[in-house]
Amino acid sequence: MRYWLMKSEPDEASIDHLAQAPQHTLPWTGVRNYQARNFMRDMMQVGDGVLFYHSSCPEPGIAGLAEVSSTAYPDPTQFDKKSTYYDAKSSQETPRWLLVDVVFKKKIPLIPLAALREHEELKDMRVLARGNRLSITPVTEAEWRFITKRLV
DNA sequence: GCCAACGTTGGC
DNA sequence: GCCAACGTTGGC
Repeated sequence: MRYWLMKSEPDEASIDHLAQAPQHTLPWTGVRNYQARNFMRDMMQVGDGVLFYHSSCPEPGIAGLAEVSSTAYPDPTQFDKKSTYYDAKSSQETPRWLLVDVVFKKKIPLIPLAALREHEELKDMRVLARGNRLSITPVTEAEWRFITKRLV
């Protein structure tokens, strides 16, 4: 059992989109970074906790709680020529990009990025590290507990 | 729109 | 294998 922070641009997939999706579930399409892919492929298990983070928007921050609900499987958008996530270098036989399904748990009052930075307990969070651009980062159990018990 | 930081590409 | 150039992310 692990914990993760997963970034999504709310224009594309917000916490509300997740809540309203069929089975309250969305496939986490579009990851095109090897480190993030490897987290999904090698580390994620069904039931892992997810902090759903809104990025590249007026109010970046944690917008809800979710859960990993599948193991990794090929991201279909890499094969779709019409998709912005299409990857000509990938093939059905050896898919380059994987994803997991994520299921909605709870919408929360937004915890802004600036608020996360105020807490000593969270100072080592990967997502807060200088220059971090990874769209999926591990969250420690202590960080998860602090956020879900104290900030939600 | 700016720009720091980082990942990827490709020439050598 | 190095590394400069380029592209992308994402907060501000």
